[in-house]
Amino acid sequence: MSPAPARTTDAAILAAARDLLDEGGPDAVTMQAVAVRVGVRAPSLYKHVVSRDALLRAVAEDGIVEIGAALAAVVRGEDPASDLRAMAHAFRSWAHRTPNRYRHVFASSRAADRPPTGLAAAAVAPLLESCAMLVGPERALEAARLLTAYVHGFTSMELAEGFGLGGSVDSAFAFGVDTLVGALGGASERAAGRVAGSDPGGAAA
Amino acid sequence: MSPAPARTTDAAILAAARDLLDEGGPDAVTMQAVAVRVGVRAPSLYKHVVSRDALLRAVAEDGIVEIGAALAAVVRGEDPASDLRAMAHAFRSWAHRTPNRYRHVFASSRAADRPPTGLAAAAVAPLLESCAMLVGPERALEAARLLTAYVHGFTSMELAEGFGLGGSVDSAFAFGVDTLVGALGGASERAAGRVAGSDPGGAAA
DNA sequence: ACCTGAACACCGTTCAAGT
DNA sequence: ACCTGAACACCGTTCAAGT
Repeated sequence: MSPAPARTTDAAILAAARDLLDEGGPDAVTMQAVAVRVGVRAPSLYKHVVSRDALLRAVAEDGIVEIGAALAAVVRGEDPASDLRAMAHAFRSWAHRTPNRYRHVFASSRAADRPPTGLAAAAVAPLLESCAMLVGPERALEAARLLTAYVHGFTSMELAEGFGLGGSVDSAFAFGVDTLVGALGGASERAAGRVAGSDPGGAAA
Repeated sequence: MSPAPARTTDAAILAAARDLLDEGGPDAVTMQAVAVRVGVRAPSLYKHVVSRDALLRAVAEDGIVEIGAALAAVVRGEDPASDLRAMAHAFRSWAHRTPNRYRHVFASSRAADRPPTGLAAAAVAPLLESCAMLVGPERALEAARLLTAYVHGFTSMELAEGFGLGGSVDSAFAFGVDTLVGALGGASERAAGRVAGSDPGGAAA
């Protein structure tokens, strides 16, 4: 009945590709290398994966989910401003832990069949929620976009050593996050007469 | 005396690689394709270029210089705030014109022998100058870093269709730029008691 | 001094054949 | 139903040989 039982798994193949990417960048994730890791010959992978590109796309989508989990893990739900700061630092910390995968996640999405944007939307859900609490639901989107653009841009240039300016990078990042979150909260309070946050407890780190 | 005159040029090879990258992305710039464009066989390229990686690196460095020129071209030197806004839009416009090269420029700089950071420093020189005029020389660096991070982050996510949120993208970008430039200028005036800009002429677009 | 054909190692992928 | 060896097309790169 089962002439040739499966000697590997879709999940094992995905994990092998993910690890190879983390360790050596995109060039290191060859079908041969993946096959060796899961204990199989390269052609057998095509029973589990349609192509190398599709495999790399799956790794990228998995990375998006991981980032979303990392963001959701640090929200405390007390003060939106401190939650936003925490998410910004969690995001950058994830990128520092797995720089190759971070680059890959944001470099993907070629023109050819786009990755489901639903995943990305789910990943930024906690961010949007905190932004809604800070600036109100009608301005949540632009606030999230401003913060995400800054955090990703800073991290991306940091990993690329781009525009290699001197100075302390950690404090520069924190300065930018504090400035943006403060500007968003302050502008919102001024514009809409709202007071951000309900619990005045000292959750601000 | 000249048994085999050069049938191509370093510059022609660089231009061919640049055009192929613009048209079809990194995968399209094969040594074979470059050779066809310059009218030569693939092995001959190695008399002009040490490797495909080196050629792609040269394309990236050339792109950095191009971006720097695009930034420098829009400064008018009257109002630093409006110059910064103009540079932000010029940067994004360059990315829209050549998205493949933009991605490549910011994706390069692998761990292996880094590109000369001097090029990047020269490219952002006009930005730093306007920032110095706006917030003072001692805060110019962090202001430039904040703006660059936002502009690059926004553009990068836009090209990747990352976190595909709805809404008008053009006005969202302009809103972010105006907010940041305004916050930097305002904060500077408040903190240091300075008045930004010397000519109050209406150069603000 | 540069160009060329032939060759090498490596890659992604296909496929008929095994079990 | 999955795995395998062999094969194909393609890639970057090397090199002896041409002129």
